[in-house]
Amino acid sequence: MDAQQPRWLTDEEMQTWLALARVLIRLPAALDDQLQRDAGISHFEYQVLAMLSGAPERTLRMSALAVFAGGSASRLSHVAGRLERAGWVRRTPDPADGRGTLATLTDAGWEKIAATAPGHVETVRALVFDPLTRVQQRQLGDIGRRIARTVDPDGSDLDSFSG
Amino acid sequence: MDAQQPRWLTDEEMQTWLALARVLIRLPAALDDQLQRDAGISHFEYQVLAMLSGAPERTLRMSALAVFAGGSASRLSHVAGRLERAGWVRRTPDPADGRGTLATLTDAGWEKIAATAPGHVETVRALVFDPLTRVQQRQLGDIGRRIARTVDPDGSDLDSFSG
DNA sequence: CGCAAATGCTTGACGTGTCAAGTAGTTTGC
DNA sequence: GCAAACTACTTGACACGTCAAGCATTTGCG
Repeated sequence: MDAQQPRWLTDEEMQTWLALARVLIRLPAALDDQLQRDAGISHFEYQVLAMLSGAPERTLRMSALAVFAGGSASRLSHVAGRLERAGWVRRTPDPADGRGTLATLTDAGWEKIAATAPGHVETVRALVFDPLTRVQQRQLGDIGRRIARTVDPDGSDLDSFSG
Repeated sequence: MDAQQPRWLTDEEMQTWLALARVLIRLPAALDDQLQRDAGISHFEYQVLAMLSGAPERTLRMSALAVFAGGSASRLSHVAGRLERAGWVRRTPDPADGRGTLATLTDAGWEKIAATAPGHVETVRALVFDPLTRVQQRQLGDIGRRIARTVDPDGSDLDSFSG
């Protein structure tokens, strides 16, 4: 916090960091824009629907869903309210534990995610994989895993598919 | 948008994308947390102060500052209001063009950024560079530039240093 | 010149996330 | 078998970003 530490960034590191920072800002924004434009939902809402679509009975407890979708319980609660109003999700008390709430994907919700996923995956491919050589794609996998492990050590692999 | 397109993701691509998605969510959050904890400012506010600190006369027009800091004019206007209230920035009409506004870093603002930057750079180093080999750091630079160029084609290199 | 269009910035309403509290149900320990 | 502690979720106030006006100034052009 004070004075010059012995580890500033070299020119090359700075160039790398600037490029990465741009990706960190623009890529999520671009993905959100695509979803908003084509489906009228946020990336987090997409994740919620996607996680439910891949779960047994298309149903998950709110607490589990929050972890898989990568958000807080509060955030999920707000979003679930909207998704329920839209008719894509239904919430019912967990019969096995009265405290819990089960979120279930409705048929309309399933159609929504089925209609939305291909376009979203296509966007991911176009923005992330297409600009890279096959070798770089593999390098990015290793690099991403290393940074992810550092930044979020106990981040259970967030699960299954999604896009 | 409809039906199965011919380009889904392979298993390896999916693993790569999951790792990258985790980085995309967690790394900005971690950097924001560090700044909030150690300096009580957001990453965007940091960028604003950093850009001003590197500008001639520690002064930039609001419109230019918005581009360099990577935000909209409106967002910058709100933030500049807060930074001005904190005593770190001063706004004055541009004498050369009555429409314009010049933002200047005050002495207090300079001290703020000088005290904050080393810790922030250290965090970037710890989270991004330390987990990678030297070779991977160079690979990441190339990969980042390619994706950045794709996702934000006319993104003038956002400028100078920052952390 | 003079007025319409363009530019630069600010403002306010709105949506969404966070944080802190609140409610309901369940487990623990005596 | 009951009270205290804990767990699961919801709610409401607040902060911040966006979007659509709005205002002031400048530029373009007949």
